[in-house]
Amino acid sequence: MNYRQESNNIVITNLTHFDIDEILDSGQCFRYERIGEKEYIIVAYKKVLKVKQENDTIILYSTTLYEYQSIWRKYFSLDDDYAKIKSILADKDEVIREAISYAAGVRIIKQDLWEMIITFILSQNNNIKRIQQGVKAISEKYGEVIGEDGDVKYYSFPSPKLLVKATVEELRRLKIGFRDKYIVDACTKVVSGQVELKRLFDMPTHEAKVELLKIKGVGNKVADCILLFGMHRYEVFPTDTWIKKIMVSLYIKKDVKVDEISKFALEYFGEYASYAQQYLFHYARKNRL
DNA sequence: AGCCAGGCACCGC
DNA sequence: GCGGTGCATGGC
Repeated sequence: MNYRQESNNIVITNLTHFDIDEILDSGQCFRYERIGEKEYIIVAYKKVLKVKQENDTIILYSTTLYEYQSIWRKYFSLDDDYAKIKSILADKDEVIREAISYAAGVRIIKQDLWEMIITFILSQNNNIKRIQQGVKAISEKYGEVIGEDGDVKYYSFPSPKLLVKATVEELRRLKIGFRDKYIVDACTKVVSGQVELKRLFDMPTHEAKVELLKIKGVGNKVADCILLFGMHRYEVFPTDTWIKKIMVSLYIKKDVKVDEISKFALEYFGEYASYAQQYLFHYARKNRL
């Protein structure tokens, strides 16, 4: 992998194990819009990024080296050794080999912790389309304008300070359903300091999880997603309905509880469990297992 | 049309 | 500690 600046753009070349379609459509990112062939607008970290992939070249438009280094490099997990990760996982068995080859360009991207907390609260008992709509509605009502393109405005995801102004009644009008009260609880606990986001990064994963579980609407699975997508704690294995289906049918071969599935997967896949989870999730969802 | 969605809190035992 | 249930809303 190499990168260089070309006028206002950053051009990344020789990037392997990267497919922008698969990355964005893998159920971890909800703020993007397809504008062309392998071409997207992504909103993250108060930035609006146009990105385009041409084979093993990625172009990040209208950005700077500083932004690349401070945001996008981490966001797209460009320092992770996917060749190594895949090779270790592929040695395990035929199932995971199949899942990896099915979506070889999937990556676990690094997004904003606070945004992941709210996003994955929204995700419970919901579908991906409606999660996207919910995040968009919240951003447009409580976020700030961070870019304009003609008459289209782009909004940042609201900080805790901005979102804490929301009431249950207001949120209910955004059609996010029963999750409205959980969002209010998350805002209250974060703004009051009952849950200190900055401290989470210094904590061991299990301690950070205990903190996250203080928030109503954050259970075992949502906490795992937050730890993974917002903090890159790879030693988790979020077990949702899709993962449960694929693990029960292809690995465990009997109906067991989700806790047991996570435990099995963490032992079996070891330190790369979460990467395995991401490949398996994508595979299960696309094949409607 | 009706089942279900990247689950969770809350309730009885 | 466990298992059962209701939940807002709309995608499919």
